[in-house]
Amino acid sequence: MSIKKTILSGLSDRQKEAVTHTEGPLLLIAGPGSGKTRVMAHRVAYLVAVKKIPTNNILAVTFTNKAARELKERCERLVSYQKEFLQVRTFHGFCSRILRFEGENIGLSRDFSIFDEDDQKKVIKRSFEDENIDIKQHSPGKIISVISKLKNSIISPEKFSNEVTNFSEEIISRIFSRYQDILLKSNAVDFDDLLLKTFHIFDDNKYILDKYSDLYRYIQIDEFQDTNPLQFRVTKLLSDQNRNLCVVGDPDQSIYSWRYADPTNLTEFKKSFPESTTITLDQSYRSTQNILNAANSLINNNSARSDKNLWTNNGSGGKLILYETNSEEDEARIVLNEIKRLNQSENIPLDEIAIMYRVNAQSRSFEVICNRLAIRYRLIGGVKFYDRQEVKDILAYLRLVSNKSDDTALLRIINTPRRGISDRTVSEITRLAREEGSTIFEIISLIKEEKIKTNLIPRAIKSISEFIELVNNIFEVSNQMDITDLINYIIDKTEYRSYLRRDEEKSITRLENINELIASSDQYIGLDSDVQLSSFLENLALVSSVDFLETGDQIDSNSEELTLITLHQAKGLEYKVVFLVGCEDGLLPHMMSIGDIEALEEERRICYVGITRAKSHLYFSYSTTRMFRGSFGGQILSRFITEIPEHLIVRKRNMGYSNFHMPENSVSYNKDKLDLKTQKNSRSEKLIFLTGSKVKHDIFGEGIVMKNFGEDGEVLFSNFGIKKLMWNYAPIILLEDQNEINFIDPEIDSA
DNA sequence: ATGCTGGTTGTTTTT
DNA sequence: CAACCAGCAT
Repeated sequence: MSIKKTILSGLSDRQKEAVTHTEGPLLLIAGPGSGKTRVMAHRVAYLVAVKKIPTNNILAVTFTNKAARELKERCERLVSYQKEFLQVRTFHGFCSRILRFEGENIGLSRDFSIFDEDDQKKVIKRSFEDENIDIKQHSPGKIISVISKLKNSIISPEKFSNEVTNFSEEIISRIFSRYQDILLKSNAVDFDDLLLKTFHIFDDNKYILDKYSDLYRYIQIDEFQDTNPLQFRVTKLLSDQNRNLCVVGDPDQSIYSWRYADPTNLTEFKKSFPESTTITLDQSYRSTQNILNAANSLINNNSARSDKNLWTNNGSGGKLILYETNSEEDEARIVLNEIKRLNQSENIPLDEIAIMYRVNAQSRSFEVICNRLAIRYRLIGGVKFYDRQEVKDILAYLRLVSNKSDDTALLRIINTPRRGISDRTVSEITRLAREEGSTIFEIISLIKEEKIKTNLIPRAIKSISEFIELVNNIFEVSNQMDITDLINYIIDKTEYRSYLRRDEEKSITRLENINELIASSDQYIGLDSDVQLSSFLENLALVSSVDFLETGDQIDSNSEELTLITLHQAKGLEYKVVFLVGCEDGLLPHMMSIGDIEALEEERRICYVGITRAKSHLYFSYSTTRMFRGSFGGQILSRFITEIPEHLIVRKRNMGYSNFHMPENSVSYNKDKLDLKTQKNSRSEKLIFLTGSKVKHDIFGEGIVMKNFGEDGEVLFSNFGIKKLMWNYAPIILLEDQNEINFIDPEIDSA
């Protein structure tokens, strides 16, 4: 009895109801900040401690790895025994596991590779070559998207080829078949296959389905509004017997329709489980009432919503602030100056502040100004860690060692680092593999042993033979080494580091990335040696950029940092202060969706997600001009902001840093813009300091920039007088941009 | 075999 | 404006 009390203490009546409803299907509609994760964790604890359900009979599925980790941690805090058997996984992670165990039923061996989008594109390109179709007419990305849609609708290549109605579909059909053939030969799956093949295994093998539905007697699915039809069908199969399925979601936060997520799954759920109970959580424990009012009135513009109005006991809070600026850089300056103020004057730690935007490309201007103002930040997403060349190269070696059929991995590294294997040689080998219907690895082995006739020159044969010996050698030692040693071994054997050093500019970052990869493999050393490699690879394939950055942070620092993040990735997170930037028609809502009512409503939900991330301070900003496809365009305030009641927002208009200073300071202004361009490529930041800026010199201390000649200039220091400094070489940082922003209060402006 | 250059291309969100 | 690629020069 006391255990029960402990688990239920501190929960609202509604929350208690959700936690204790364990038998039979439950639909939990949970608004932002309504304590959803808490309820889910307590529900699991309730199942274990009160209902005495063994932990291994419980399966909790989330959308992201981060959510999975969070939920698992919270459950583990509440559950006292056998917590290691709790299954908390992402959909993809769960399916991958099923396939490792049961994949042999469908011709998939345990060591299958998981292909990411990059790999997929290469396979698509190869498919076009195999089919002798000119790829120039088609974009691989589009084809992948179509194939993905087909897979999510459970349409096989064979079925699709029978339904073809026009020439373009005919081509897609042929490519689809080839693509799937190559994957099968490579003993590989793509992300959709993880779900699709799991579905087929359950659907076709009653005894396997029985085994797992008997095991997972209690199933809990998070972010249900983001599941696609395929995921729902897997879920239905698994819980059809026991019907102890709890799905948690919020239709207003459905933002993944482009990945074929289907929010009508929520209503489908009611149809499939007519005996289900629905509980709605709409009390927010996160945001102020002003923020919730803004969110409510925005989302009310969407059609066909069930009425759900967020409310809170947190009090109304301050008003929301809208910054109107004249350029992208001004926007970044103003936002970051305010962040600096919040941090220094109001003592708000940087890690409680986030800048959120619609598209990744928007992060650039903020990064540049962050560097200039010496604000530490972490960029979530963007160029993903595991997407970097050097990381992918090393992973390709590991993949090939783990799965010799992985042609895509092989082709990536056959001549990386350079070992004298030409493109011509590679295409000859690929051609042979296609003709013989075997893998490239097999073909090269045959060539080496002179068991197959080729028109390759002896030198080429020698090169590829050495390559095969290298791979075989790595393979042999792989069983006797920890994963970390194995990676080091590969790097040594291939002389990968000296290969990187040839590009002086980029080598430092790249070597760092390699070291980080090695460091990240460390946590697998405890595992059995035969699963170290495969679980390392699997986790890397299924882990998102968000997750990776997090683990990376734990290793190297605990210093606080500002977060830069897309609105999509921000779902599920919360910050004390949120800056929703780029609130412009064409950006939010995105151009692609204007004119399409359904797409527009999804954009509105994206905006809604952003707003509801904020606990106490919410800022919007937009710029009246923005660089787009190489030319400047005029922008207008996002229609979504005008849907928020005016009395909730304080507008602050910036008179324009750029316009003010261009005439008297045009040199530095232009230099400044140049800076913005070069920033991205080189790690060494070129600093140009504008006159009037406050700077800090390692030796001379604080000073004010008096003159700026571009490359160099003069700075006045209180104790050392005027000094001439080269901006690129002097040990200085910018304390305060000279741009002391000129705001005009709306009242004064109109007066 | 490798590296450079100039022309062409596409542009949202990601497990 | 970028990233990418094909074709050319080394």
